Amino acid sequence: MSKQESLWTRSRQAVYAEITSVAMKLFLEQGFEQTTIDQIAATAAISRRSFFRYFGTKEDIVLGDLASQGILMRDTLEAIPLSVAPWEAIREALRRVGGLTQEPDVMLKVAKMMYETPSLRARSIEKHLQWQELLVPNIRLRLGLDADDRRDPAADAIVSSAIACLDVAGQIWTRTGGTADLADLYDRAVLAVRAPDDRTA
Amino acid sequence: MSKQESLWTRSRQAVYAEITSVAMKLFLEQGFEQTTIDQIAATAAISRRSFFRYFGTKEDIVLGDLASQGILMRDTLEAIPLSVAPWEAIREALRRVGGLTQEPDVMLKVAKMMYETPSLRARSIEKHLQWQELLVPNIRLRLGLDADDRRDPAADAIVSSAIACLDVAGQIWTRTGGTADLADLYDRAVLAVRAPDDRTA
DNA sequence: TGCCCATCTGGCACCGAGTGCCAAGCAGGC
DNA sequence: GCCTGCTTGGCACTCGGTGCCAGATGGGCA
Repeated sequence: MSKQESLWTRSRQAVYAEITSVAMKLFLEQGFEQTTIDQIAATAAISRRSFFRYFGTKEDIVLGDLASQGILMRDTLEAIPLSVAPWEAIREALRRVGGLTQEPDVMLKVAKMMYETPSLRARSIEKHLQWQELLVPNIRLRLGLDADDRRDPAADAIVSSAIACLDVAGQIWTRTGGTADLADLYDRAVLAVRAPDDRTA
Repeated sequence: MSKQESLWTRSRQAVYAEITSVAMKLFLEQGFEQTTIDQIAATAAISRRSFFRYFGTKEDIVLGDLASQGILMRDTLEAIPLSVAPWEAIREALRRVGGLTQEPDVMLKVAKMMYETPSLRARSIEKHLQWQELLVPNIRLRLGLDADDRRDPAADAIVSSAIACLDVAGQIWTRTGGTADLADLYDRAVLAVRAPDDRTA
């Protein structure tokens, strides 16, 4: 059962890769919205119907990683001792997962596309919101709350803000044409948010 | 020109109100996604085509206010002296605009719908992101930056986090069935985000 | 009163995303 | 070689949204 499984699992993964590769190429060439699913399916030599058996939506081709990365973030976060404070723990989890890494090549173009295409941006936010549900329980514990205390806004606020900072960092990163350092931008974002309301910046 | 304008402007606004009223009723009865535009148009006694002349998308019926509220927030924020620190200024602008007000009746059901309907949630976030562009320039000034310094993440991060806090507050508010105080939830959210990483909570 | 113009409206055809259904193909197990 | 289960493709359909055109409406003006 396990050998055979890995057989068509492998072929399935090959199809995934093929679709993704083909689609990404088309997206970067003609833009996301200008590329139809029929076109992707035709180029990948599968039927339109089969495409939807691999990807639920067109956006999932670009944002597929985000869902799994959320799980990864949760697991990583849970591996960090509860004695570590929330912001620090999130920052460390991001570092370990590699959410602060960037390879200027293709990534910049993809990022630009994500920030400029409304439907894509919306979906990416949506996926990030799912991170919230995944990470909040652990942050509650770090705040000394019950893991399922759904009436205290503290943990949700911290996670949500952290994700907002990550998003902003990515945004600025694309604005600078990928020249800035993503991790640094994130740190500066968090710093700005959490700095006391005194003079200077 | 001005008197006549107000004439068909009034009738136009009447149609707006009619559509909104009819649609909202249908949404609350059968859910957002279960209500088709044909149904709304038929109930409002207009053609499907005309509907789209009043609302660009189905979501706009529910979220129409958010766009104009963004403008209002910007204007309000700009009326607050630059000597007021960012977070404080945003908080004050929210208070003045009434973004922290809640009327438990219909509002709770609408809010629940918004948080439970993916497409609606996505669009609402999208609209909130437009707030960011509107509010950031003013916040930059409060930080001593140029109003169009697009390379510093600080202002974007603060605005984005504030909106995240507002969103979280609304979320918890609906979770509590509208019993909690929205302004209080927002304040607690901000407090949690900005509290120093000391031991305990 | 009658004409002119601008605007709003409805209806039609069309597109693209996404779903349900069913029949054909292609495994592997017995 | 047959049965079984999963995958595939194709078809028809729904729904949101757009472009286009023809007709109604109504106000301004001679």
